Amino acid sequence: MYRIGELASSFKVKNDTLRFYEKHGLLTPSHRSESGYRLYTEQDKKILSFILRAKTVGFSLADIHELLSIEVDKDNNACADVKIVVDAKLEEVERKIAELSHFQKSLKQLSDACCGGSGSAAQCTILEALESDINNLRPEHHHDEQE
Amino acid sequence: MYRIGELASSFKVKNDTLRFYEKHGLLTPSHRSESGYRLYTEQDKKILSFILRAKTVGFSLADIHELLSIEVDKDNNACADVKIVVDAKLEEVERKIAELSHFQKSLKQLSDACCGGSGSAAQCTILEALESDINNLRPEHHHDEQE
DNA sequence: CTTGACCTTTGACTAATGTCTAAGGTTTAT
DNA sequence: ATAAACCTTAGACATTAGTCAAAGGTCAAG
Repeated sequence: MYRIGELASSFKVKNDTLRFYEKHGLLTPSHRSESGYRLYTEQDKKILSFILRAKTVGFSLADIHELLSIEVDKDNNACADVKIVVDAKLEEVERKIAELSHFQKSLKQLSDACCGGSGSAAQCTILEALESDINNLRPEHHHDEQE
Repeated sequence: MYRIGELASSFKVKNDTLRFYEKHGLLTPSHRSESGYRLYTEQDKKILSFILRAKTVGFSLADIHELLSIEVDKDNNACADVKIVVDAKLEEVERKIAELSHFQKSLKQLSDACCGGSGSAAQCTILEALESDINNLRPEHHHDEQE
């Protein structure tokens, strides 16, 4: 079991952040010592890891709470509701992946054009790099026009 | 050219948000009318699109500002600095993609286990699904039971 | 020319996500 | 058995990213 300071420092967050997550129902330590100290288990540690990882890819604490609340139970009649939530999150994740793949491509182009790279540096900003494959990747966008 | 309200409503953001981005150096309209109205070009529209997309994948406005400031110029002696920034962002993007791919796999498992899927629902929460990935990297069972 | 929908600015307000302070109790090492 | 380093709570403060309100200017339609 970990005390708050141990868990916090091992993830480079503040003790206060863990108390904050607890207050908001995201991570409640599984135990308390006799004197009231929070005691976190390995499972609690995994939950914290999940929270922090989900945050880095743009999920809010509310989103994360929802993700953590998912419990699949095939015999439960709320199952269809769960599937709706799961599938919605799955779609969101897939949209994010597509977005990031696009950024990745553009950043690679820029990186390759840097410092005497063979690239023409015709795309010298991320916007131009993004645009250079916008027509392949994002058919939703159409032509430029001026008013 | 678009006035603020046109651009804002076409991206479902508030006029105030555009003024906020301007104040923070993210998106300055290319023109002003004689009477002082902001006038946005197609290029400005692309910048806004970029800002909003980058936000959904977890970049802060400060990150986005940095991304927008990247300008590759092979003849410029600041080029190495640019490459450092670009490569750092590229790594960040790749970490995010890896994170999301992991989530995606887990959510798929949960979705498949839902509502009479053949899956054992042994992984009934996202945490368990995430963990099962660590041991068992084979996400292949198809569902065929009655619904 | 007036009306209403738009725009301007400045500055105050809000929500989400922490972070810090104060006043005190606990644990561990010397 | 006392200091150092932990922990507790409640509540104030900070930062990020907007959002709203007030007081007024602009523009197209009737």
